[in-house]
Amino acid sequence: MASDDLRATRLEKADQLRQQGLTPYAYRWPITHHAAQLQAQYADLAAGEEVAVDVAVAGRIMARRVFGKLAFFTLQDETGQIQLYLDKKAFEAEMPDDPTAFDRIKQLTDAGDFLGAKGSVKRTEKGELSVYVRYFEILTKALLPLPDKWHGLTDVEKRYRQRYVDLIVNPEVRDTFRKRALVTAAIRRYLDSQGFLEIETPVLMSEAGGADARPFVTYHNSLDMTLYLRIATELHLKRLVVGGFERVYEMGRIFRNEGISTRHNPEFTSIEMYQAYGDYQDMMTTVEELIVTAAEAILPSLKISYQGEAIDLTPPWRRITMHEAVAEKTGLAFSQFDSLAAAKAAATAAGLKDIAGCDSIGRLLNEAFEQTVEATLIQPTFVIDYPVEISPLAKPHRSQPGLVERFELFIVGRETANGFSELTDPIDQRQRFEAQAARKAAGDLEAQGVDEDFLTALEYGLPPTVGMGMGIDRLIMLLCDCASIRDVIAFPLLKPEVTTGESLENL
RNA sequence: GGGUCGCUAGCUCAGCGGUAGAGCACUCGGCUUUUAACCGAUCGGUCCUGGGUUCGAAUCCCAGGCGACCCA
Repeated sequence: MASDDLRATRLEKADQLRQQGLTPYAYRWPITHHAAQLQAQYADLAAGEEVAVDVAVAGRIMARRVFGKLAFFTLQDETGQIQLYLDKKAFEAEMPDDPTAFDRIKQLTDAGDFLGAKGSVKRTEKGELSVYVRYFEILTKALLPLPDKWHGLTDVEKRYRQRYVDLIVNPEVRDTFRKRALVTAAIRRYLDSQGFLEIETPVLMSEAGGADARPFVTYHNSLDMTLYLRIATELHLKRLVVGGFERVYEMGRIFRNEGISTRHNPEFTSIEMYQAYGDYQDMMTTVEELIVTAAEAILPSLKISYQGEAIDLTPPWRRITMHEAVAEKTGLAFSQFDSLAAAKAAATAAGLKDIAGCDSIGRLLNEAFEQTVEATLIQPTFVIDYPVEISPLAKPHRSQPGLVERFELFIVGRETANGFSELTDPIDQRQRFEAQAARKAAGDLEAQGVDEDFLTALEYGLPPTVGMGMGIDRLIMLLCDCASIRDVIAFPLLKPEVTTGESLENL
């Protein structure tokens, strides 16, 4: 039967309800119990036993097993499922002024409808805990059918495009988003307990900054100006530290105009945090505590599995300098090179590819790191002390010329967090901005211009500060063992699917 | 950006050059202990789109759309 016919049948049923003086779209149905509560409370009830209590439940009908004068419905609410035991004789006794009650629930309900039911609790002779229904109301008539009750919805594209259907029929999807909420709540609780204040900063900016990324461009009509969606929260949060807030953070949406993959969605959630009077060594410890707190919110152990790989999140985590890590894999001691040409020759001899574009030893070191080390860092590892060329906002290393006090955390070969002792010297910061601006002028679409107001803020004085940023979506992927970022984003970005002429007219 | 795979009924899938199929769902009939309920009978199609080859295309070819995965 075509979907229009299925829909027409259900519209007809809704009309029949109206003809009986009932609404197919009810207003309220107070419940006394959720499914999981009943399952827990009556876990020990023996088969065939009934408890003379009055309970009220509500949920979506997921399955109907209808006999002549008896029916079993599977009702699903947010917590789980409970069976409804529907007995014609019970309705005749309990709803005597409504003689069509049993016929109504048998004839006019479908899988997908929302139903409210009241009755006692009974475990059937076959052992299924049930609500023995004495009264019910159809709360919302669904017009579209649910996917196959056995196979469910497996088409990946449909699951993303119609996440509401995915959520109805795939419990593990509901579970992922429940866990995501638990993790973000635990992170906020932890930071709040450490004296951090969450302050929201602008999404719309006249100049994007704080990261290397292409921004989205938008437009303000009455101001007649181009605006950019933020690519980081960094520069505003540091302004707040200038203003006197010693510990601030923001967990929020960031927008980067880049490709889409299993690890990239154009809008994603980041957390950035800044702590005055601390340095990057302090922050690494905080990151360990933060991620352990997040993991403990949803997992029984810090020994976890990601896509079949065993990961141990028990701190402390290994800390290794970028120079050491690269030397370990390539045998190259980058600090020994006194010219870029010599470094490139050695790198090529060591088998590195596509290094022609590297215009400094620091960038070459980073390239060597990405090619040889990054993917091998499976267990949590802090890589520290980065080249200044790729770290325009980080403070120079207190003892290593050419390096900055920066760390990146890698887990399963992926960058998970990035932090550094913040650059607080406004003159140095201006020079680094100008170097970035020169790259932008030369055509680097990911480079950003000079943020004059941020420099002014620095001239008023930023105390010694450490900052850290982390991608929340990727953290959830790790903790929930999800292979794709789309599995942890409720409504991932997809291209519109409609292409036929008729449908385009309706857009 | 490149490669591989996929798109057929509401859902899950088969069919791979000769009249478009199955299971579930839906509709009708039967049924008071089912849980993928069962038994019987119906109903249901832009085979992603557009070209091409062919007597004949869901099937072969070309182009495009959307998606998945891998690589950069």
